[in-house]
Amino acid sequence: MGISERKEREKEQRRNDIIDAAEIVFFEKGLTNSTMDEVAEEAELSKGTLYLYFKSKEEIHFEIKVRALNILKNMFRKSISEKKNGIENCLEIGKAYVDFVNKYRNYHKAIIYFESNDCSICEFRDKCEEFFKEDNPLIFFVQTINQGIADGTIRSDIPANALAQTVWAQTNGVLQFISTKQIILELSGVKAEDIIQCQFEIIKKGIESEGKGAQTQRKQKNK
Amino acid sequence: MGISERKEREKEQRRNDIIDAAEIVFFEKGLTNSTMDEVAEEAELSKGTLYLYFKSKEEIHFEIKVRALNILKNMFRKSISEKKNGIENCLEIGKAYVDFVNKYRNYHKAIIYFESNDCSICEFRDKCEEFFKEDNPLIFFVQTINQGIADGTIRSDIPANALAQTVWAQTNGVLQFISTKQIILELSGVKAEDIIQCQFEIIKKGIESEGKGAQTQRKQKNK
DNA sequence: TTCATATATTGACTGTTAGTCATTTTATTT
DNA sequence: AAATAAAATGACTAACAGTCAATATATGAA
Repeated sequence: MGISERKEREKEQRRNDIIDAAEIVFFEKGLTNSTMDEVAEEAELSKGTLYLYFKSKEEIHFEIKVRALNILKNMFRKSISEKKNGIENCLEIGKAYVDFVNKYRNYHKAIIYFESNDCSICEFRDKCEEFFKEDNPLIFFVQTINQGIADGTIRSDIPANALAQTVWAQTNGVLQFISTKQIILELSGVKAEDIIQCQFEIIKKGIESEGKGAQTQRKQKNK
Repeated sequence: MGISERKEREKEQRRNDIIDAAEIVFFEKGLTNSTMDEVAEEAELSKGTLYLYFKSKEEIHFEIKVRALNILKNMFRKSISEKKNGIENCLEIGKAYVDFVNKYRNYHKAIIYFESNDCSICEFRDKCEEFFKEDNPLIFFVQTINQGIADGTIRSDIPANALAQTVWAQTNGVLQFISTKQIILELSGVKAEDIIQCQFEIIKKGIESEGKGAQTQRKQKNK
């Protein structure tokens, strides 16, 4: 009884082929300027067939966003080291995000799109919810921040979840800014690297435990 | 020769009336689900007339985004006090942004849209550039951070422009997150206020001058 | 192999909507 | 009152997302 399984595989394959084709088209011309006919042609299928695998243009684009988030997630996973402490690992994730943006400009754009869309009212609310429940890039911030709270390198007065979400949101904001507001950088003569450097400085100072650097002094003061 | 001036005023008025109408329609149904016919009807004009005042649907939406940014800018201006020092004023701006989000949900959505769009390749690149040159919300971060660097409350090792842009971008990211990712907050049991609180904590620690709090101790250590 | 059934694919067609432009209406000037 | 200029109209077009009856291909039974 291998036939139905083979068919299942083939269907999955076709789905991926369509997403591949859509990536080529969307990344080339942008979502709005791309037509389903173009995607169909790139996929060497008829338009009707696309709609057997996806219920809308938006759904195809959604799947591209999922791909992007998964790639980012895997880069986060790889950037964490057993040998490093919590805050170091947390900052490594940040660096991994920067690498991601440099390596996958188009996927980053997809993530920007995703992050600026309201999941509560989006067409794929359920898929979003599932994604947030099982695994998404955020969990690595939670994980490393928990590590840092445990090993004393990250402040313990803020719950890990809140801290992780804030850092994640800030990082998204900064990378979105660099990516979409180059004009401001040019006009003010600021380099993208300066912003990234500054971002790390702020996060580091912002999340490190009080002990770090001024620990002994602080203890004396608090007496 | 008051006629041509009056006509000019009337034209400007009409333009604003159209934006007013578009706000009602777009805020009600969202940009994509709104049609120009609906905007025309709300404005009590024909569709053709809309195109005498705006060259596209996107241009009308762009003007709504400009309105949103101007409102935010004015709230920033009002939130700054002569009596406060640099870092206090900078944090006040942050609070003003939170107030803005609570007061003008729809305008905030417009800003999210604006911030996630690449200005370099957008239809209104020139208008964007002009806006960034003359006045936009960012300048108040620059201003208060400069104040803070001067009065010693904000770290001086990072240029004001870079610091301002980073803080602005982070703040955008956090407020965007709260607005579009309520699902994550719900799933993790984190309150929006917690994130905002956390954001302020991080920024404060991240931008305050070394001297703050641990000044005397630091001096001893550095010997 | 041959026919029947199920599954997958097609592309012409439809409905919607952004944007246009020849025509009409309104305001201004002579 | 006529001539001219400016503003507004709405029927029209082109583009495109999404549909569905017709067609093609694959599977299973006899």
